Amino acid sequence: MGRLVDGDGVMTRRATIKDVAIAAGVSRSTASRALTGRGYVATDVRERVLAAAEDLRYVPDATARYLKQQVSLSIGVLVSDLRNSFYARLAAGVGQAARDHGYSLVLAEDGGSAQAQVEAAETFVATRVAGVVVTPVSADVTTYLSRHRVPVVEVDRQFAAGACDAVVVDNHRGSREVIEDLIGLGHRRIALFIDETTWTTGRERHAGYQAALAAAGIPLDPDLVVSSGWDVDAARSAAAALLRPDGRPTAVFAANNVLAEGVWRAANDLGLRIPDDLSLVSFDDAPWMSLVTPGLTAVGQDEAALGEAAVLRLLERIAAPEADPVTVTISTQIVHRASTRAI
Amino acid sequence: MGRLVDGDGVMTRRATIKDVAIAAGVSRSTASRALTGRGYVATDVRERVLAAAEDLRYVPDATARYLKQQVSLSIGVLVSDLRNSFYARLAAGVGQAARDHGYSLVLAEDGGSAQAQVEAAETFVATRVAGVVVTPVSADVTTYLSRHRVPVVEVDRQFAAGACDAVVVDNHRGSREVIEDLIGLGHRRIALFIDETTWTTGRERHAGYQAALAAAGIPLDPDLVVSSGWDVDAARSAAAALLRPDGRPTAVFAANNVLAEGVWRAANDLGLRIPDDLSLVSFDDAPWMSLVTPGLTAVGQDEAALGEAAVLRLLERIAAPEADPVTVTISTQIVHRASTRAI
DNA sequence: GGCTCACGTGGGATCGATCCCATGCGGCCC
DNA sequence: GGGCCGCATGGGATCGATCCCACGTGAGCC
Repeated sequence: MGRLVDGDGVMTRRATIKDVAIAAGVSRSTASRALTGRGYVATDVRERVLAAAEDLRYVPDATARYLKQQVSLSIGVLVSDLRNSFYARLAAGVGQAARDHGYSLVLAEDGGSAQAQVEAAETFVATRVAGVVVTPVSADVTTYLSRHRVPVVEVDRQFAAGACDAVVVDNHRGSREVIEDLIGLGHRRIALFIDETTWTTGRERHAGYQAALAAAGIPLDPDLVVSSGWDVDAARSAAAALLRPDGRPTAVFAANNVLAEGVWRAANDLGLRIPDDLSLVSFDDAPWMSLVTPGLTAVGQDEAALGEAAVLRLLERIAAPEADPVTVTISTQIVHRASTRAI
Repeated sequence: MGRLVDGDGVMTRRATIKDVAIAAGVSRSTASRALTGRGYVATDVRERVLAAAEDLRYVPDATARYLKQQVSLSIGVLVSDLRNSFYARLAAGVGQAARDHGYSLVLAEDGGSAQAQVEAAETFVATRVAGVVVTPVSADVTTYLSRHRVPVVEVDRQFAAGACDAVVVDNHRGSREVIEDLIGLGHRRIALFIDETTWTTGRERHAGYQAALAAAGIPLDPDLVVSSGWDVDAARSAAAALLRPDGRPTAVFAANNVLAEGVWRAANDLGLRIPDDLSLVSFDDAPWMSLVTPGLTAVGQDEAALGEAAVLRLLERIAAPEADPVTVTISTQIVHRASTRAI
């Protein structure tokens, strides 16, 4: 038990609860009760302990507490790529809600790899996070975490529907509505530009697109459903092919912000004017869409609300581990700008 | 010691190293040596232990390890706002480098508040992070963390220059060069739009601006240095005032991406054409700047490189706690687009 | 007076992994 | 043959906070 602070105010050793107890002239148990507020402590003793803690700049060692309590006060967040504004804003939303409830954030990115997701999940298990919020890329993460009894909430898309809580948006409806708008403007040749249709997001956005066309009696043209890789460059070249003069659609619906960026760049590359030569709408309202001219009409998702709902769901799951899984649906909001025009 | 796994493969209790040791028929010490790779273990014994661990789905409890070792394998990251692409990309860069070195990320946002920074720092101390990467908003965080002997690296701006490691860009030079370009195009009335000049970033960008003008023999016009609040709306209205017809500058240099967005929106609001009516350049090349027409000329910062350098610096600091502080400077790259024009 | 009960405090076990130290064994060298 | 050293293993203390339990005191009640 040496000195705790050197001449410059730098601590040579961290104060432990034992130091606080000694300084306050009580036992460790009493100091613990005073600091945590659980159990009986006389008022004057509590104050003496708190003063001693303050004085020694005592910061409780969370690792010791977590070890004893078998759970930490942090939430694991696993997203694909923080450079994508959707994930960044989602993470910000989760972080805000987590902080509001006294949790800190352990953040990991997977770059879209299922393998990386499981590795991140292993870290979560090891650090005993209280729960995990994940945008899954396969069922593996959820399976892994569930096996280890770690509460999970899937956000944005679902791979373990029915077996795991989830927070999603109404993809089908958002998609259908934005296509209905295009149809209302007289469009008949509407392309869907999409990266995959196996995840719930892609599948439902695809289905919403089909439903809108079907309801209007417009036959589906398979050539107008174009798939692309997941990054901007792939989207840009796939879009360039889609926009070649022969058989060009009059409108394009990009199923997410990355694809929209690809279409936008390809249209610029080809000298196509939006909306004069082409109407363009997007699922997911990225920040750039309100900065370009014309602004893009998009199906906006409230990422902060998604993140907050995910944390709330997680906390309820933690409180009631055996309750039935719940899927929360957040509504979308179509943001009308100037990238569409009547035909 | 009950069963570890129930009928569905869900673990009823987590396997501990003791379970692994018993399953492999060795002591906890030997199991620990086999699993960590530190100390002597016979080859066949090691394999038996690893097999047992695999079999029991053993995941070492990091909280126990951290408690014993008095330090965790995670790095704290503290930024202002993930919704700002600069911070998101910086965090992504830090995360990538951290992962590459076996560290996980504890992420916190402060919304620009010094108070929130200290609170986040307290969490970092409590969880015994190995070190912290921070974009400081005052000297408080660094002071607090240093007192508690937590290694810190300041990124983007410095508040504890000389007392703390830092990774920054050459703000003065980036700023000067982009202004020189404007001067080369014939501009004389160049406004600087800036939020603050007390942080190193603002101060140096301001100084670079002044240096370029001085070198060209252009007198400083204090009316052309306009300050604004830190959010887009504040920037937008301040920019609107700056761009009123009487005495309007021919070019504006926005000192960061948020300010650039404010100017961009204000120019649109006022019907000003860029670059015909106004040249605009920015410090910090945000993603939207390559999507708008005309594209914005900007001083680009490599956020991934900043993040990686910060992690490397942190790891060296951890390895040599008493070494002299080092400031690493990352170079900037002017990205020329079409938002400027000769006058 | 003896009983219960609320309040208040301290001792000691506990969480799970690490690591120091003691011990044992076999080979090798002088 | 004795001593030394490398290899290999296990026992037990340790990290810091929590929390169960035992114990003590004094008030209130029959």
